[in-house]
Amino acid sequence: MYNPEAIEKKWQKYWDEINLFSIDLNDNRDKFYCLVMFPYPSGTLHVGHGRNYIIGDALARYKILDGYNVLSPIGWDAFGLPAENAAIKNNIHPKDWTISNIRRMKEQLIRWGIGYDWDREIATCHPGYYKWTQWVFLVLYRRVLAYKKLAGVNWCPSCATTLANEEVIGGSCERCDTPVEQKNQEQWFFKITEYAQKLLDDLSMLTEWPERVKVMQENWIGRSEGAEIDFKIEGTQRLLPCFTTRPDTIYGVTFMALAPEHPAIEELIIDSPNREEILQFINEVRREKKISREEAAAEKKGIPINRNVINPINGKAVPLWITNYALMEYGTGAVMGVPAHDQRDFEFARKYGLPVIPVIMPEGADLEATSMEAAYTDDGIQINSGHFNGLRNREAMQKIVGHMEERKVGRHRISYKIRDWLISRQRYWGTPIPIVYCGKCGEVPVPEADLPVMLPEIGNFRPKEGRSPLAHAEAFVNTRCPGCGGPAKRETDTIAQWLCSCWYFLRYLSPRDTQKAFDKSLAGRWLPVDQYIGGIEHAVLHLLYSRFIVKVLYDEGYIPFKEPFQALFTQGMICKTSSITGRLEKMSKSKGNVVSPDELIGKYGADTLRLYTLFIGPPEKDAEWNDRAVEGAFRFLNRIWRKVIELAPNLSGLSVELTGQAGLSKELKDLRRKTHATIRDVTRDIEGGFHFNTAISAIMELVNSIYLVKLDNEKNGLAVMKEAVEAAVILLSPFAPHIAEELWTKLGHMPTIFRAGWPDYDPDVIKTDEVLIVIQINGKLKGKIDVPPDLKEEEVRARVLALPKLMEWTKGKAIKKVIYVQGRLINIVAG
RNA sequence: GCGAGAGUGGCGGAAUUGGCAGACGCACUAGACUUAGGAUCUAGCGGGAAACCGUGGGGGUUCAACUCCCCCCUCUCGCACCA
Repeated sequence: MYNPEAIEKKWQKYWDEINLFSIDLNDNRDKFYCLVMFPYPSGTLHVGHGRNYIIGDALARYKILDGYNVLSPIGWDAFGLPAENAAIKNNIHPKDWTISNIRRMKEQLIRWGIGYDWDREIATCHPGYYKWTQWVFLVLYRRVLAYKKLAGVNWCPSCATTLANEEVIGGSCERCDTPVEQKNQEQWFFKITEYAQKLLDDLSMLTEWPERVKVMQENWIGRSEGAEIDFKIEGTQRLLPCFTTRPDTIYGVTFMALAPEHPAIEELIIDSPNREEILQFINEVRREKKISREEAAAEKKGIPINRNVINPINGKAVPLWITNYALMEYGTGAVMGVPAHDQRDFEFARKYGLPVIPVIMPEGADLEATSMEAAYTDDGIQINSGHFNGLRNREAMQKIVGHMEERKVGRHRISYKIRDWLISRQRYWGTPIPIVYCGKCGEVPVPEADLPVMLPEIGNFRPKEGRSPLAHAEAFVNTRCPGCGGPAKRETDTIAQWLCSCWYFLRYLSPRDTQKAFDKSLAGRWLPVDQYIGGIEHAVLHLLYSRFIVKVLYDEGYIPFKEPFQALFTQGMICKTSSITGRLEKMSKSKGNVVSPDELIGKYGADTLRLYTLFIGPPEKDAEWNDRAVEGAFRFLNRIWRKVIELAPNLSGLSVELTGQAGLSKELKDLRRKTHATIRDVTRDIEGGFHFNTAISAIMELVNSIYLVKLDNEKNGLAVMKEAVEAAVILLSPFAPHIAEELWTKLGHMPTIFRAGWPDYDPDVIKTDEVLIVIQINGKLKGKIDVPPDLKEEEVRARVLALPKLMEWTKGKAIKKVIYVQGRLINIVAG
């Protein structure tokens, strides 16, 4: 009787005792760094979370079996808001909340049979860890990649903190979905923009990353190439630079559009007769933007401000407008309006009766300004463009920019959408920013020797008036200047938790090192991570930030690699119909659709949970949890259990060498063939893209085949059976390790199965002595025959054409053509 | 609008990349074993009486198309007035 509860505890304890996952980094076998995104200790894990760890564990165990020295570490992304919010709500310390969650979740992981090197466990909220997060901050500070500035920033009123642009999803807070407000505040930034081009270029190194993650990062970086062109405000010396990707259309400029937030506006309208009207328009646009970005985007609106700008290429004056579609966040906040060749400008110009001047003609067609119904945005030949007329626009583009560069009125420019990364948070539960402010020395970094700047114990975690709770901790705030020794005040904001996870994969290599953040030579040997596994939700956030920090560390000479993660796998979400929304939703407490792993394990065991999670579907795709199908996984484990227990007395201790297929009955040959083909298929499925679902179905097929063989006690039969059963058990072991380990010992082996080696298959055994040839008439399946695999084409043709049924199939039609595909199929074309 | 991915039985999903569509599992049906079956084993299970028809729809290439090409529809995700 298969009793998972009894065996699972036993083997978990055993693996721990033999240090199956505790490794020596200096072992000279091939290394494999298998990393799952470490969890935020939010309470308990549900089966949806489990997918990540189960995939990672299956892979780690497979690699261990295959002889690699596998590093599979785990830790806790333990700083962050939920702890603090829970602390405020329940009146406990965020640290206590976090630690008790870690304890619970660790128990869960162990109960699932997930193997980690627990000696390397880290928690980012531990001073021994965040000391080095502060060190990373100081590395950036030293390179002037960390700086403080007053800026308009995203503010989440519910989280009571500022957010990075990457944390704002569709205008709302990534964490709590509250609409984000704009606020002017002094904040710390990391100059990720300085690495925009490198981050973009090196995406091409990431050949083992999902395309969509790379595309998302590419979009986010948002590079566009063009020119910055200086328009002069008529009657002044003041320049109004604008960015365009289409300098070839500069002769078609008929107006200039300014973002309502453009800093030049105030001065420009100071003595404007319709100043009030303009201010009203600006306020209106701002209000609309606040309500809904999309709605604000629906209709183009603008107001002229009775000023002109001079087009530097031809000296022509065009009117200046404030519009709702020019964005301050992109380019320079000023847009040259070319209605003939930009659809937005076109709509705007038609609405307000502004002129349309075509300057690029499609080849073999004609553009008529008055009759155009849409902008022409494709390539063509320059017209109305002074001495650039007649050139292809792509060529003219280069020449026009060159011409402007010579005359210093414009220049080639690359614009990026990505902004600098706002990293300061006005909350308590995070890494203190290691900076002090001195009346004499100004902003001073805390010297490395003085790290860590300890997060103080405080009584009240509630943030007040947009300031960190640390601002009220006098003993923390008041300090001495590391420079002059005079009185100074500490920075009271903390660092966004994202920074903690930007370098944790380095820390696993030397987690208790008190001298340095990480060991350069170990990092050089063990990184990049061979396989990183995690959720798609980190496509831009964690994965972009980590790439950035690694590049900085590389440039500083701390590490010899430019990219942290060689291969990335993003697993799909596990969903279930929510009783609250009535729809299929990602499992979450708030949707009331979580399945508790503890209950399931109590009923079926961890192996069933693991097997089902891997069998549920292609791991990169979302999947719907199905309680019924879980029983199927349990049934299968029972099935293999019963068969092995039944056979074990006859198989254990048996030693018969099988060489080739000679002397075996057809039934036994078939089973041997199946055994070896299954080894091949399972190996291929794991290696070739984590197809655990098909790997498991292949094992199920093998077990089905085992069931069909009727065994007498003939030696060969036992030997073939032993080979089949042992293969099934080993192949199953990465997925359902406890039952596999137990059955392995029942088959007379010493534990552990994970040192038994991944089986090889013999291609000769897989070869069949008969191949099935499909017979088609005009491409339609009509029949099948078995032939020897090496039978010559003419002979196969002859046999097929001699079939009595052929007449019936062809219905007396003449045979025009016969196509033979070696060992597969014969198609007779008749008509 | 741009980009990425997807659409196959009642359901989840397979198909070595152009060569038997529906592996494996769930659900369902029948038989066996049983005092019993919601356990287990065995078998069946796309539609159709059959010829045949069937992989979102329509064209095409090919001896042969889930797979390749063109057009269209639907869904998911990401970006989006990005100048």
